[in-house]
Amino acid sequence: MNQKKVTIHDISRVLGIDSSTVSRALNDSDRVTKKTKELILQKAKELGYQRNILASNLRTNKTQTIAIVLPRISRYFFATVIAGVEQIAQEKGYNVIICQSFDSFEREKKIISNLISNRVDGILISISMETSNYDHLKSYQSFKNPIVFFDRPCNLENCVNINIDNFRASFLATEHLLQKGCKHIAHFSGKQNIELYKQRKNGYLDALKKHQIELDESLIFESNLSEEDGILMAKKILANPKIDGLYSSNDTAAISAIQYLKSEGIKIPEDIAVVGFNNDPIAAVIEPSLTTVNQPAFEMGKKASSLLISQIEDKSTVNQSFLLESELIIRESSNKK
Amino acid sequence: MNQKKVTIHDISRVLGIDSSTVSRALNDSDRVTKKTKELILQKAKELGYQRNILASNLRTNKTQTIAIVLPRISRYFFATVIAGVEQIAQEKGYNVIICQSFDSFEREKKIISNLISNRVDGILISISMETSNYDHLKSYQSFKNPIVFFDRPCNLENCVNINIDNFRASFLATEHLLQKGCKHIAHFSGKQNIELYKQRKNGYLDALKKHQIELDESLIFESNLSEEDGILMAKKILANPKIDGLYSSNDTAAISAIQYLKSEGIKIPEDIAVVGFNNDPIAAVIEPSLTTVNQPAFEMGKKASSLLISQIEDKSTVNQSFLLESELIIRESSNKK
DNA sequence: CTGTTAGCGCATTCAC
DNA sequence: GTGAATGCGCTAACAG
Repeated sequence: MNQKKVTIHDISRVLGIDSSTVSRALNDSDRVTKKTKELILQKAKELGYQRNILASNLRTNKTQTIAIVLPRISRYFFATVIAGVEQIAQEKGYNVIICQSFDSFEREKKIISNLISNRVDGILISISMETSNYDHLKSYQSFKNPIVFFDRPCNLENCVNINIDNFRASFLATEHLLQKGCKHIAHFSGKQNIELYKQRKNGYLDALKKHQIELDESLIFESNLSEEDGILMAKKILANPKIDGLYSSNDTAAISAIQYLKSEGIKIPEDIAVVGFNNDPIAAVIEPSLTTVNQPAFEMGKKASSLLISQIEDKSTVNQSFLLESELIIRESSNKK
Repeated sequence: MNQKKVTIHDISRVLGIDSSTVSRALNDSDRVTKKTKELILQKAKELGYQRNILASNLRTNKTQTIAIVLPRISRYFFATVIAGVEQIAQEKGYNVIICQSFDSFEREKKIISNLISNRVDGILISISMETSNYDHLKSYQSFKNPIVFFDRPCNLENCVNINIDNFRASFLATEHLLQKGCKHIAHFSGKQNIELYKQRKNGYLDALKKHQIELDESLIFESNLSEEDGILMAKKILANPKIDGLYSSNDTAAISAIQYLKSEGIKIPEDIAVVGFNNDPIAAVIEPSLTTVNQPAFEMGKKASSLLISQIEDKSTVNQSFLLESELIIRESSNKK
């Protein structure tokens, strides 16, 4: 096994053509004769030439790499976004670095600082729940590199935002429950300092208002929407027999709540109809009748990366926001027994 | 916001000290006086110097980066391994690149080729299900860079393997069911060309043999262990009323099978006791009584990366295998109603 | 269209 | 212990 290190100079020497021409040919420049280009490419292949990206990076001060920073990859939604990002990135010849903040501001700052050191050409980010100061992102921007926010909105200047229309999705989800005849719909809400959860709560409130249902504050439960929270909230639901519907702002809490309710003899959806924000296929396994708000995660990833890359390539930075529609998936109850 | 580009030469000029000394000081070389070192570090901080990693990489032909290649990050097991890898890597000053093969050999080959181009210093890999040819990995090895296999064994030369003791874990899992009184234990098995699934099946077989239970081939179901497979196999279990136990070689199939069985009125674990290979916390939510083989994913990630990094740093490549113990988690049934 | 020249920023010989 | 000199491999400006 030979430790290859064929350089453009090797090709240059063998062919008697200057290395700069070799470089141009290898970069498919149009300032090289088709003939010599073919000659060079042929010889390059023959010698097993592989471009030294490190040298190229240093020279151009670009890395052909973008980073995606998000809370955690184990969540199906984020994993799917990543798949979309990678597809576009690969098509356009970019590498993708995946970074997990675990919703910690400190980790997020370290990550950004590391991405600056490593000269990534652009960043896609879903900011951590703790993030309210954007100096680390501004310092990345000072290198004239673009940032695209996805999933979690952020109003930093000169950035693109890509989100789903949380308000509308929540409105339709709640309206669906109302149309099924629910009169007392509980809402699992996230912390209201997070813009996204605020939007979702607003959609819920607006649907009630439109259908002239009086708001009952005691039906709104605010938490971190963890599995434990789901069980705690399920107990509160059991304590209030009026409740006949549940709209959960996130699937994790909804799933564990459903499990708990079922173990207590509650029938889903007959006794309590549930709609949850969701992308994880596991939900359909747990409760086949569950109606879910399906977020276009893959599309979001594709959109986000293609916008980021086009910004990298024409250095245009503008404030722009995109709202993607989500889809309400209504499954027929399949527990026929 | 200033586009920083302070170099060692800037520091050199301001201080009247040669740039090579500055470089040495910045690398904490012991061939420079403590005094001048302090002076330089102080001035570096003052000027906001940040090492240009691109240049450093080119010069040293190292990147301080390792890659982890695995089928998919959305599986909880792999996500947890990654967390372990990242912890060690961060401690030792390495970056981690995460790559998903989606169990495709073609994608895996492209990934390795890309990692070669990007000069990563070492690779951690759980090979794709389709991989049976190792030329791509050999070509990575030809650059004298180490490879560590985790989770899925591979007998490539000069490599380290880190796996859990699948045979023993399966043996204990099956024995647990036997001790609970099961007489007819079904086994969800993976494809037998995968070493890992072979080992798990062997553990099942050996436990039966030890307890003098006659092997019934019709109780062994071989599949890809997907959700759909789980439901198909659950139907087969229903068709065979003798079955009173199930040992599943992987959690995905077990979870959907349990769901289906429960929807058909089967009680878990009273009618059929189940043990599944598992790390995903969702399983406990779905079936709180489920006994699971808990793989030490985080430990595996830490072990794998620390071995890889030590190989990178002392260039020692030896054949070594490590077996980690897994833990059988027996939960008391909590559906008391 | 091709060759000449000149670095990108750093780390590492070799002198002293 | 420090400075001077060199080049990692590639690309880009400038000629011609």
